[in-house]
Amino acid sequence: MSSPYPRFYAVIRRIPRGRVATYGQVAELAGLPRQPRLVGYALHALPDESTVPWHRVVNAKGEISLRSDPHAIFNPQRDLLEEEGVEFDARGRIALARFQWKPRRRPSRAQG
DNA sequence: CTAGTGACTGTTT
DNA sequence: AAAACAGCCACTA
Repeated sequence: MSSPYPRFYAVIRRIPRGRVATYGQVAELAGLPRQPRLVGYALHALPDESTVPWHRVVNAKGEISLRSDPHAIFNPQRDLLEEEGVEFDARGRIALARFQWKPRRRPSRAQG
């Protein structure tokens, strides 16, 4: 695929329950560092029937990024995360120090 | 082909 | 801490 979208989706699927990842993190894991915008663009193109846990992707500040549509602020992203155990600050931010997904070097044969 | 936009990020003020 | 700038690339007109 010329488009990196499927790559982003594959990475996002690796985000475990109760953890979150930043756009930049997803981009880097997908092999496209410096392209966090494309991740957001990819999520924008996600169909509703997609099983990609897009709600586990937040911005570098640990906040939920608002979409283009102002009436889309009522998205279930926060509720979905809270159900997984992710806590939000009074300012609506997530403590990335505690909830950011720390992927490991995909051990193919050894080391772990 | 050019120009504008965007679920972002890092550096500088 | 918040705001302003610049960088990056895919998509749309």
